[in-house]
Amino acid sequence: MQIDIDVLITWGGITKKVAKDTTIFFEGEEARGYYQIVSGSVRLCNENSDGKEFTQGLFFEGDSFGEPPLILSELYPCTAITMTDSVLIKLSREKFLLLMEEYPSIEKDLLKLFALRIYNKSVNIRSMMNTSPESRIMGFLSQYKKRTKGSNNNSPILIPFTRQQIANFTGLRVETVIRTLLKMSELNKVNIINRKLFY
Amino acid sequence: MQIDIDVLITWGGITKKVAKDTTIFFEGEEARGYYQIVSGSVRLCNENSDGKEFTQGLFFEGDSFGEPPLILSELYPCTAITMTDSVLIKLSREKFLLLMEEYPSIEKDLLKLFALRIYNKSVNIRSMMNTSPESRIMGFLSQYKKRTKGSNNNSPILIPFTRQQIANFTGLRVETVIRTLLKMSELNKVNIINRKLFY
DNA sequence: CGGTTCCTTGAGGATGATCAACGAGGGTGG
DNA sequence: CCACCCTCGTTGATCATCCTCAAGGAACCG
Repeated sequence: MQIDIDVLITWGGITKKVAKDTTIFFEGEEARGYYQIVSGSVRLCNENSDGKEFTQGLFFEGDSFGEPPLILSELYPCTAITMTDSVLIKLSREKFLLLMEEYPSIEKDLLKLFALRIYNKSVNIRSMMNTSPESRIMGFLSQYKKRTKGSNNNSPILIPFTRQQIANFTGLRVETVIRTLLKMSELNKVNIINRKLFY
Repeated sequence: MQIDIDVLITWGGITKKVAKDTTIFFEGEEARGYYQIVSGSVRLCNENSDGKEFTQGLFFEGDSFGEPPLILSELYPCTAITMTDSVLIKLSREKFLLLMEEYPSIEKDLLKLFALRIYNKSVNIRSMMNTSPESRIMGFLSQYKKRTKGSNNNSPILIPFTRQQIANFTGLRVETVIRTLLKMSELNKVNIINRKLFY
């Protein structure tokens, strides 16, 4: 989404600097407010029983996150953690609901945003479920590139994630990610220069 | 969701009887209209390159489906197929958008529906990604039961799906589903009576 | 009955996970 | 400037598990 920051502040939104790897909310907590990223990045994730982490979604500058439980008055199904030093703006649940009443266009935007999330999830779940490690990774890479560069830019971009982060997102193990990326670079599907990954 | 059927008809919705296993729309087609199930059931699915099917979602009486691409003016990411003889009601894109303008409450409902879909997807993706066959199947069963019976009913219900359908939904193979269900029934996590599955 | 669909079982193979090291690079403090 | 540490990347060997392939059995329906 992206509500204008001035509007958020006018309505009582509070900005906050947050260090890397800070937890914003925990899985199982009640949804307390609307969060939007002024700068930085956030991941939503679950911790598996065996301590392995699975990343459900990535969010960057301008993105909001954690709205569905807020609207449903549900508990958060994920934990939110900053991936870099970030500045977030938070608006309390009550104020957010008032704001939506006041500006129906926000509701419309949110509807489109949700539609897009469902749509993207559907596209991605396809590459993630039960298919080869390669197509899982490709799904992740193309999704990231699409979001970053817009739809059709063919020049490779640097993928700013560690192998471990890619593993967490694809549900694979680090070693598998490494070996698969190696194969993919041999086939020129990705480039690896100095251990940096380009796609 | 669930828009009142009389309202849909008043606005130009057309009901249609459809036999089992009929394709309502194909993956890659433009979204042409709003669909709601009067009776029967529908699945959204993808066909893998190797001919294997993956089921993305199940929809039953009263449910609408395929709205996100409609709102985004996108192509359908899935194919929709009836799972039983069904009666569907369809409203053209233009009329649906007009209807939404006229009744803001529909927009609100849709927003909540989308929020719920995202929320449920998030809960489920957790049990589906990279975990054991058992937890995948459990995820499927509990989701189905929750939708059918409401939240907390402990009495087992008949699961009206074939092993193959469960396999398509969980991304497993039929044989794995069968063997896993057998193990689960030995542990009393499910009941199998006369090849019928209860949970 | 005969056909169709679904369920079941067994054997074998492929592949990703696991475990255990080690290497490379970047930052920090002495 | 060097030694150390810490994170991240990499490699190899072994293992567990799910998929694959093949065959047959049970239930249902005309």
